[in-house]
Amino acid sequence: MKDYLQTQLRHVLDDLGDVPDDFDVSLEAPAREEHGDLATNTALRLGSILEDNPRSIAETVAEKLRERVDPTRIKSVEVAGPGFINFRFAQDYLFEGLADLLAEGETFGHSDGGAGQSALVEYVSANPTGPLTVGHGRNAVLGDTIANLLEWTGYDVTREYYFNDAGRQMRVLAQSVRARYEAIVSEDAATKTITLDDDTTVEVPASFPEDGYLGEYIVDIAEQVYDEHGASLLTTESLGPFQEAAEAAIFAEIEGTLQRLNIEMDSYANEQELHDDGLVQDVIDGLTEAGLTYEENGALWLKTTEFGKEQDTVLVKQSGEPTYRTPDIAYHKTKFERGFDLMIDVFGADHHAAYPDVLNAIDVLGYDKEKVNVVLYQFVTLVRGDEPVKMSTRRANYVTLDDLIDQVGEDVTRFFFLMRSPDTHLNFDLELAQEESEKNPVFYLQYAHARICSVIDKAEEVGFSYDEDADLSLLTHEDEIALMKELLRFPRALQNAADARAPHFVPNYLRDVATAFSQFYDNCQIIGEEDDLAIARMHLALAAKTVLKNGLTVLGISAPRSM
RNA sequence: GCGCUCGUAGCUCAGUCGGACAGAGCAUCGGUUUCCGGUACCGAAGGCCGGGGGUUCGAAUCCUCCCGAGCGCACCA
Repeated sequence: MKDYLQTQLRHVLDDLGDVPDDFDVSLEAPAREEHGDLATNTALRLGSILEDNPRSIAETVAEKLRERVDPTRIKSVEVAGPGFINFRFAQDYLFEGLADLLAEGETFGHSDGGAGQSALVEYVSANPTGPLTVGHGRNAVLGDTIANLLEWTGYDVTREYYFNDAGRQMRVLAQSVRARYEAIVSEDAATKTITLDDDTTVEVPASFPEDGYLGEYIVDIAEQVYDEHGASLLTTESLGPFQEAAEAAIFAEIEGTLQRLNIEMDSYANEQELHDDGLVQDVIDGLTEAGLTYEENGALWLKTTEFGKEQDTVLVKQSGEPTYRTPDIAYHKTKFERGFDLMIDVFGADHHAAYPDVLNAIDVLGYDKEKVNVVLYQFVTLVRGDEPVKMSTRRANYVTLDDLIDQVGEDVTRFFFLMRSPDTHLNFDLELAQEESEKNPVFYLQYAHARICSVIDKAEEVGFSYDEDADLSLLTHEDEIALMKELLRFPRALQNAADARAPHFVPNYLRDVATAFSQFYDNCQIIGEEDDLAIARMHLALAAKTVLKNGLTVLGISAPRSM
């Protein structure tokens, strides 16, 4: 409908003459009911261009539009206020839309803006050094939902998890496991005391690395290693078996956590392969050929000052080991070489200083960095009552994503992370989430869905059934009209959310749907009305159920038949 | 010091391309049930959109300065 009006409007403006060809014809849904179903500010904006009174331009344009427009689609074209042109839909248009919605069923909401294009969404990407934290949860759920949204708008989507398994972090992890293992093998081994950031101290084996991982899970992994190998690893120098055991155990746990949230990756990419395949070296060579590197103090630097940064950045350390940035660039290069049309990275706010380097390097290496889209989200602050909860992967006292899911459930976890803009800091009060989870908006949506299921079941019990020839034109009550309009906005809502990479549009929209349904439900009976009307209303209820179900599906949240 | 994000009702937050009187949930107060799920619905109250200046017919939205919060500014990831 929007497209249709845009086209008609464009034709009228062409006839008018003097309107620049690149003039952007925009239509929007007005905030207020009395301003119609769609409105355009065209005349207002033409006022200064044509040096004429906006109001009289609007009158002229509206007059011409009335002659052009199909009356079975548009009921009225009116000029209002300082020069807005307001459109009102013909009711037949709504009835046709409703019939289409019902016919489409569980695919209603799909659009084809991304058809024929492939997208790679990279998310989670936590290094396997410990269980996923609440912060990772926001990343995971955002990325997964953006991937869903892109699928619904026609993209062929690949979900990918990238991790660094070649650097210092994993080495420290392996050393931590080894130290615990050694303590298991020889029970009277020496210990030492480590002082943490918050001045508390902890007793660890003497060989434990200074910045080692203190979580209990490290001890568990060490015990597994011991069960498998006995004391035989004590004599080997290699950290390999310890790193492998740790990586496997931790990854298994991470995958389990993701599965609980309905998240399944299509592929995993890791840093080690980039080294093995020589791709990291290729990047270093490429950047050097471009004249953007130099050596100093035994390290290789990237001239990030040429991109407007205050200082240059190290690509390869004195030790000969690349910083994480270098394989990151190589990784992004592989994304381009796999031919994706769109690449989305989901990062926490702490990465915002680093990714421009990657994009600039990609640009220098001859790729179109505009195809990479970074979604940055602000941190999750976890509080328990008034007590802030620390989230350090090192320390043992952080709350894991699994803990959170245990406490509030999968649906609430996903919904909570999705209902707010990625740009805002998320205050997650565990106490509140547990005690008052009944008040969480997700229950409002699920309740509306369950209620519809129940109503439809009841209608079927008394003999009504789905009939594609149902006379939908009987739906003329204001709450029926309002609900239909709300439901038909669904594909557009998904498209907007996908385009803006803004999953939170969807929960907001679904709340409006649930409210519109509840109002309809309150004022329009089904059972007890005359058959034709009852059947028409049953179809409208079914349509509302479809939209709620599809919307919740996009969010990765269940739509229960009963609660 | 520099950069990024944010500042909207008592609280948590929406506000899509700059549009018409600034929106929702929670909390507070009041009302609604002979009827399909009351975990619902309706209403009231609550605002200098952090502050100043600017652009515009029109600014919560864009520009600029200031104030405040979070996060960065590593040969850690």
